[in-house]
Amino acid sequence: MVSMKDLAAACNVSVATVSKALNDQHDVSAKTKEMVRKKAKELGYFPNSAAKALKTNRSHNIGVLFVDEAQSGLTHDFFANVLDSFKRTIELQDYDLTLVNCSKEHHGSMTYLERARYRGFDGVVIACIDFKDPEVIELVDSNIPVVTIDYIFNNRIAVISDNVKGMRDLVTYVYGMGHRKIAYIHGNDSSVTQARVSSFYTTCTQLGIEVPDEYLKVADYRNTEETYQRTMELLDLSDPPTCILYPDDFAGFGGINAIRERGLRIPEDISVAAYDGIRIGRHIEPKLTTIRQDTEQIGKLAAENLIKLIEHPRSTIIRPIVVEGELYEGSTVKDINKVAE
Amino acid sequence: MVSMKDLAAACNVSVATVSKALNDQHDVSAKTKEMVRKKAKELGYFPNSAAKALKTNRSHNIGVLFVDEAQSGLTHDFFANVLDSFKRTIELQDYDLTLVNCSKEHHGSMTYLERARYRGFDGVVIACIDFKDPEVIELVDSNIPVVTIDYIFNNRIAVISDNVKGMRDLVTYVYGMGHRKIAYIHGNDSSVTQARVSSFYTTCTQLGIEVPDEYLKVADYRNTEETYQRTMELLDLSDPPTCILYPDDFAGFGGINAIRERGLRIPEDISVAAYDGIRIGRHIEPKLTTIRQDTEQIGKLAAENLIKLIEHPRSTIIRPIVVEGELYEGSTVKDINKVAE
DNA sequence: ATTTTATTCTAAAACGTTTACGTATTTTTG
DNA sequence: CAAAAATACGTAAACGTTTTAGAATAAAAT
Repeated sequence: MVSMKDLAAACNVSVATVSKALNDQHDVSAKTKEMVRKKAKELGYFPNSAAKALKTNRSHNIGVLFVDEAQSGLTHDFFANVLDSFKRTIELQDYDLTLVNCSKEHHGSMTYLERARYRGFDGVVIACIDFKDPEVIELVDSNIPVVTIDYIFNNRIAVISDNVKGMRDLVTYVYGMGHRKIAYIHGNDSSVTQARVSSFYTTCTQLGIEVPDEYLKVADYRNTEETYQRTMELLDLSDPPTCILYPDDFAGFGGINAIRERGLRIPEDISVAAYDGIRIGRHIEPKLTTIRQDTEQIGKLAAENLIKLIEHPRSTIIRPIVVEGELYEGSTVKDINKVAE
Repeated sequence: MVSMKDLAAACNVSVATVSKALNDQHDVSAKTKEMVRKKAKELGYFPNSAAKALKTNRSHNIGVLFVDEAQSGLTHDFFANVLDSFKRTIELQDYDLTLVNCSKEHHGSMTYLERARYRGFDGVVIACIDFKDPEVIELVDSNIPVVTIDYIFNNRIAVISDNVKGMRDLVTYVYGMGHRKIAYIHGNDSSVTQARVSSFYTTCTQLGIEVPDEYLKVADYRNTEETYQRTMELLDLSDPPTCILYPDDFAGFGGINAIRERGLRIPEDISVAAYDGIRIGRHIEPKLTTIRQDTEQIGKLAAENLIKLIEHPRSTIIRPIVVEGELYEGSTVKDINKVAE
């Protein structure tokens, strides 16, 4: 590996001059800069990020913290899409992305914060994780720039999907299609779930719909078996709903299976809708009615704000950034206005 | 940040002794080691990976190179699963994972090799990429430890899915179900496609099936529109197939849509099968018959072999490692033996 | 001609580690 | 008990950068 020292020797200048030439500092002549750069190319010089990081305390490396309850990790569709967008955005500014080692199984494992410090991340993005975890709190309360996805800490920038509006839009849409008996199988407790459930109730109330307790059920996110069971329970009610909302698209398919197993058709006999807008949902029949979360935008805004926070900490406003989702109509909600009651 | 210097001062020993104590070297007494470690905990000391990397030329950081033709990036199901397994495996050995910046859009972008050197990756795993790309070749021909996924370079360890056996199993299964008119919409040219297509032909020949040219079609991987079109073409044939194989599960759904749009039932009227075994395929109806690739094993073996290559370069055998897939029967291939011909 | 100012460069320290080598002390050995 | 060997620690250089402070030269101002 050719270092600045080699380069300096080849150019007959000092190492300092080489450094300044490559970093385009003002106190080195244009002529010298040109010469150093040419020689650098010639010798195949490339900087050493470790040395640079050591000296400057800036790694140009961003950490991603992601642990899923279901351990689905990178295969979590929502997260994968957000992360992909995040990555593309930071790469434009020459940052790299390192996945924070989350293993607690090996000897000498560190906390998230320790690991972030160890690696010298300039910033960390936290997503889809148990935000009550003491280690996460420790990281959030540290002085490392952090943005969180879909969870708000009052001292940190958060990029969150507008679950309140999303759920309102969804319920309003379903209502507009004539449904009055709407059940909601929601995910297990989390801030996202809370926002959606509360918005569900509020919207129903505003629309004058009464929601019997037995229409509210819980199922883990992305768990088709549970939604299958809960759906069966809903169908067994003496007064079953005409439309069922699911925690997410993936889990929704569990419900669809249950419904079909009962010999019911979607949407003719019963309507369903979900949340997320995963890609495959638009490619299989029936096309699932859902709220498509704008993962592209979420990732992009998270990236842009994290970088702003890193590079201009003082002028960056700490606040939640809300990204709206969009209703994807699909074909799983029937318009029952057209039918005589 | 508390450094070794601080720690040394607090312990009344030299920095060297601290370093050696923490690294469990032999030439420091048990008593001192104990004392240094205790003090380290007390002061909240943690090492600095940049300094360590600079000195030792080992970063304990592994790079992932992944560029998809379709730019699906991290959302590519097969890759996401492999990577997730890979990550879990290397984390057990205290490595971190950095996604190689693939952007070519910003100023001063480096080649993959340059970036790998810049970051000091101990090794790189390459997957799902255009392996003809000169930059990839440059990296593969470098002295950085590399393992490739699903592509064989003769100077590198490769972990590949057994596409030959997979396709043979699939065709044999379909044949066993009585099918003789089997069409194959295969992916666009790549070593994976080549292996599958050639295995498809070989198996058919061995089974005594003739495959008319019009039964072979091309569609991009994961492209439902294309498979939709190709499927329509197959259905329009004067002598249409009784079973259609698809490039991958995702693309398979495009075919399913086409078939259903024609008012045909799966598998009663026509059978379909695909390749990959993505998770959702087991959760939606009809359950797609497919070859489930063992992404868990592929990721794990790639990780284990890369680490072996990094840590014991001499004793590591450079060869392709083949991971077998497994037939997932699903319910999209009808047994037409039971029906009178 | 002298001082001031601007320009371009260099020397050297520093970042936080590791490690080869040296030295002092203790233990073993014949 | 002297010499050799083993043990435990310290010194200092090195890794590849950046950066501060200052030196040398040239240009401008007096």
